[in-house]
Amino acid sequence: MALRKSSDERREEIVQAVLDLAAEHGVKRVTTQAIAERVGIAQPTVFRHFKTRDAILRAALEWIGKGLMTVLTPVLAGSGPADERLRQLLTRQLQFISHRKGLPRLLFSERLHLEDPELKAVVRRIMDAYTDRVATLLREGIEQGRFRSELDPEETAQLIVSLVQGLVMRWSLTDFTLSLGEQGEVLWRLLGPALLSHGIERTR
Amino acid sequence: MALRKSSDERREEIVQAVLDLAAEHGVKRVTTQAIAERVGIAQPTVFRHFKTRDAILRAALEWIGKGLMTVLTPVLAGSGPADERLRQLLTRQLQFISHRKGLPRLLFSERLHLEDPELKAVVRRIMDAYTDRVATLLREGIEQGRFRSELDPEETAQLIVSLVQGLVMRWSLTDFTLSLGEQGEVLWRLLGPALLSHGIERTR
DNA sequence: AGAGTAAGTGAGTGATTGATTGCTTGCTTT
DNA sequence: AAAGCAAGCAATCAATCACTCACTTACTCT
Repeated sequence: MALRKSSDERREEIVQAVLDLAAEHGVKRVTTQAIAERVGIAQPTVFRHFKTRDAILRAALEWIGKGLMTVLTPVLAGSGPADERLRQLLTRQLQFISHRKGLPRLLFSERLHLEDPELKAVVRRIMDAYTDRVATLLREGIEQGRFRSELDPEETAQLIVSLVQGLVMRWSLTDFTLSLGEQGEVLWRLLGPALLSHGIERTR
Repeated sequence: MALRKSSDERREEIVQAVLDLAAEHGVKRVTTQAIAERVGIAQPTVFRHFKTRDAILRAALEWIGKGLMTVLTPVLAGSGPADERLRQLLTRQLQFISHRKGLPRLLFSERLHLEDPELKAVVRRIMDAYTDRVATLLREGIEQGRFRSELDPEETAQLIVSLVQGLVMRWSLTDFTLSLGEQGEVLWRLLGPALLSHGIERTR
């Protein structure tokens, strides 16, 4: 009666179930039972495909990290004005996150930061990689003369990432009623004047 | 043998224990058993002083919220240049948080956002109150001609709060190795140019 | 001193949940 | 078609935890 699927397929289904469930109810309620029900298998069967629950969460995070980088690489590979590209980077990032509500739930779950050090490492790796990309963009912009030369690229990149993080956090806290897509423009209205060298955005 | 203390005293002790434990191990491990051990009473006794565990967490959050506002009111009540006061506000806020590691753990715990709606309301109330104060400061600064007149006070205040939140989040994620105190200045190096009307910070 | 009140406790309960085990069943390969 | 393997399941375990209960003990007030 029960359909047989390959472990690869099941793993994919399980990861998707985790993201959906996390978005709906938070990581805490992503029990192996809930996962099994969503996928349509018995609870113990979940452990056929992943050794532990944490391994499942890790896989979900990595799945998202990969997707994020895929979205961002084209922007980073471009060669236009750095300010335009940074703006695009932030917009796309927010857009990407905006239809993956499971991400903030995973990112901000304490099970993630406090229980499994390996999970924490995964998070940090993703964040550091992202910060690096932003810093590079900032450096390019400074060389192009479009960003203020006094800017410290690393320091500023960290702040920008923190800002995005804070926004995502707020979005998650307000049950996703905030439109994350629009926040891209809002964000730029503050960041533009802070970064641009010639007050381009300051004309009235 | 066991010392008797008034319920008020015990409640205070319990709240402090919660903050300490949360700072050390995260909210998830703040079990009633752990609280009891830290305070030096039996586990059931905890329920003499609070009806439920969530009530304990709520009390801890409110304790912090009260403390935060106490720290900030003097700055808000002042009448100097708004930019100076905003700078001070942010510095003091970060300073205050920097020796209350339990706060981010509570704020970012999902038990808090997802389980108990009342707890969530407490968080949101604190955040909204804070955002309001910042917006007011921004409005004053715009009237004083020190902040750019194009600024939308509410929108900008939300971004600033998000930025602080992101920083605190990062600080918590990196196991508090980041010096939150120093981040005040770093923060201002980005915010100054973004807010100030006359490019005061832009001289080379 | 004696009664009333409130803090304190040991023992236990029920609910949840991650993980294990022993067995069955379906797919693939030769 | 038979063997081998991987996916699937029912039943169950072991651990964790918030919370309850019946009872004791200390302080306070008259």
